[in-house]
Amino acid sequence: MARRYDPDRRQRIIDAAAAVVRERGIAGLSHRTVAAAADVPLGSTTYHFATLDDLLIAALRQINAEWLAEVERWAEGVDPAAPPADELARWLEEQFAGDRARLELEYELYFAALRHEGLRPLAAECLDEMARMLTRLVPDAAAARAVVALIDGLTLQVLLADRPYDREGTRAVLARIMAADGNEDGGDVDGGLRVNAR
Amino acid sequence: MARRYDPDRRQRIIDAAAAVVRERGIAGLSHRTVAAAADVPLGSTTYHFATLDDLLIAALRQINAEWLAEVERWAEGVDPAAPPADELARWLEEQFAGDRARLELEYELYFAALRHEGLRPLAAECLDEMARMLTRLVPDAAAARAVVALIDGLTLQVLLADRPYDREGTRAVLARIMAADGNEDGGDVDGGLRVNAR
Amino acid sequence: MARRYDPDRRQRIIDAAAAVVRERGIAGLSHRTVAAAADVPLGSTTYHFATLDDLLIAALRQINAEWLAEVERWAEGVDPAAPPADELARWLEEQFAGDRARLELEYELYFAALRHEGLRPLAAECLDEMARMLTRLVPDAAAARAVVALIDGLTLQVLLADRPYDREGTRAVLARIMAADGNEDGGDVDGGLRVNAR
Amino acid sequence: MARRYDPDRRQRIIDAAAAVVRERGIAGLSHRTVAAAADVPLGSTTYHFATLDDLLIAALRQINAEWLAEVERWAEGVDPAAPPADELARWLEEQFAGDRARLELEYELYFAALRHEGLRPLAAECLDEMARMLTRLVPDAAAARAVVALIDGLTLQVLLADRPYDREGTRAVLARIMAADGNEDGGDVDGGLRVNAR
DNA sequence: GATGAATGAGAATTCATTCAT
DNA sequence: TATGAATGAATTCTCATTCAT
Repeated sequence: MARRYDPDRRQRIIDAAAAVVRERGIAGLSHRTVAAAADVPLGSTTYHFATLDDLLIAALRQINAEWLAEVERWAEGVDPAAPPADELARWLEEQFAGDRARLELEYELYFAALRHEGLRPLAAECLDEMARMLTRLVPDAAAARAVVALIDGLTLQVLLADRPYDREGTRAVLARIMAADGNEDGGDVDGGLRVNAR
Repeated sequence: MARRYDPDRRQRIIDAAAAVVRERGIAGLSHRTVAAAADVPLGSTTYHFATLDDLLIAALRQINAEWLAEVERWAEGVDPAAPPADELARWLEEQFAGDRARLELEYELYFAALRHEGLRPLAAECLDEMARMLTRLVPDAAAARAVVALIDGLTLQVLLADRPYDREGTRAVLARIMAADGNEDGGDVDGGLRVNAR
Repeated sequence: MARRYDPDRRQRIIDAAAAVVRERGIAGLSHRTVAAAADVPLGSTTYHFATLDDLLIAALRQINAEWLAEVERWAEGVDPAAPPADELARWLEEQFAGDRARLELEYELYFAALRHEGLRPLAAECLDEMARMLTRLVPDAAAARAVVALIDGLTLQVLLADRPYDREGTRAVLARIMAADGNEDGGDVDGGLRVNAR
Repeated sequence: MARRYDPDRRQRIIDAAAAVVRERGIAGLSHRTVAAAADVPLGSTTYHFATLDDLLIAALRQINAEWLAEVERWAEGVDPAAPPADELARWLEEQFAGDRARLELEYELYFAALRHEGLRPLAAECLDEMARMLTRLVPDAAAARAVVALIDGLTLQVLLADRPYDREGTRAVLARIMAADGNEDGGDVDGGLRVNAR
């Protein structure tokens, strides 16, 4: 290897690691795979990242940032006058129609964070950011978190159960959740919910 | 060791595998760890399960069945007259107050299924079963799936973000979702809920 | 490698490990060096010995046993009528004139045991055995241990300081130590020591 | 880091190396550990010490000097009128009751010197110095060397065999050894000691 | 049928040293 | 001169799987 001087090598390694995770999942990340993907000697990866965890965190941080930036771009482009439930339901449809790998990636972070304390802050930050972005569209923070939860849960179902996405149904549920009065029975006193609520 | 005649060895191996997954996660599963946990020679695990994947699937199937049975026990014990949102919110509180490892386990299955095609049916079955059980409490299948989604998403948030569980908020959102009259703003009195709630 | 069936492979690995330690010292022991010396695949060494420590202990145990057997042969051949100090001093001379590597080996065990708890029992056993064997020649166990200590200390000096062995001086000191009456000034009250003691 | 002008950096590195050896043994010494302990960039350690061996020797030299200085302080403080065997036996007791790590350190030098030619002079010097210091207390150089040997051997036994230190027994043996009249059975009053002792 | 042994690939790290800046 | 980066060899250990018995 005649490549002795190489600034941004660190970044190149991160990029390679992100690519590996994207293609083979977190489980596919190893010093070897990253070194190969970055076209860098094995020792170089351990030089820049003392442990594989450090590298994993760096890679996921980058993946996450990209994802969040994209969500933000979308959220900012939403017409404030349009019914947010419609917008969200349509956006989800696009997501599900798109690259499955992209979605998998996001959830891999969540699940990895379950067993891996070091990733917890990253996952938490991601969840919080999602909720923050959604506050433009929903009445309050609590609703935003609920919407995030619903989205995450629905995504799981789509990814795992190969069930087709039901845009209209999703829209309806979202609309309920986002109903702004903080009164779960939707604002006026009706009998239907009273039954439920008793 | 000298245990040559040993029916149920296969089952013992599965039990041991489930125990290993419970304690160390899916990543901790290997022929060696299982053999040690089952107090069985190494070759025995490969004899009864041609590949490690077979063993993993068997173990997860068992873990899953136990989990679903428990959920079912709970669902059947719910007072049909009580507001289902209250019941669900309280049940979730118990789950979150209990053993974190138990919950992690469930989500580990989802995680694995993301990248591991062979586990997909198991995960799908689990999600479907959850929805099926909830249909006792909610107006229709769509609402049940939405509730499952919300639960899964909330669980992720609790597990990952160390945020305390908000029972009242959750109850409110659940109540909204379950007000499944097809009118998302819940504004009129309809019979959909009444049926369920009776 | 077409050598699938190979009984005594375990023993061959131990032999190879002992040879490696003999030639390159404990620090030279690695899975690789042993595998090469035993002409065995790398994985084979880790199969038979879960950790390198296990292998090291097995090798040292063997080396030790050989050494102790040799000492025992000598001890049993000593003329009981001859002055033991003479015999010991002569034996030491032979040792020092012989293979330096052989002696180094013995002391490497001692020193390795200093930092390595797992080797402690082996080293202790070796010291104890030496003392036990010498009890044929010395008045009591305490004297035997003192003789062992003296021998060990002298050996260090010979090995480390390249100082020639002084057989007559050693004989004299040994004779003193072995003087049997348990009275350190040799039995009668004399002025010699008193002078010293001033 | 920003410490560009830094005289005594060399010495700081030595100090750090000595500290590393003290805490983790010779095997724990590496450029990295030293650099970290000295809070100095990695390259700095290789700049000041061409090879790791150079650094090791410097560290051991320092450790040794400290140890010998301490022994000397003790030796000079010994009451010349008191029986030297008593003093020595008591001093040993203090050593053994004290910090085990301190003793281990000293023997680690011996260990390393066995296989490492470059350390031989250091170890030899240490042994010689010990003997020299003891000549204040014992009749002659030969006796001093014998006492050093006995001490070293006993120390090994205490460190390795976890056997409690027997002060009285040790005192007795020391007294015998120091009764250096050349008459090994010490049985008659002769002038040998008187000469020495004057 | 059952199992201890075998094996080769791969895992994460650590490291002494060299070198471009 | 000083140093951060680079590197390739070596470290221990784990493992899924195969196979001879």
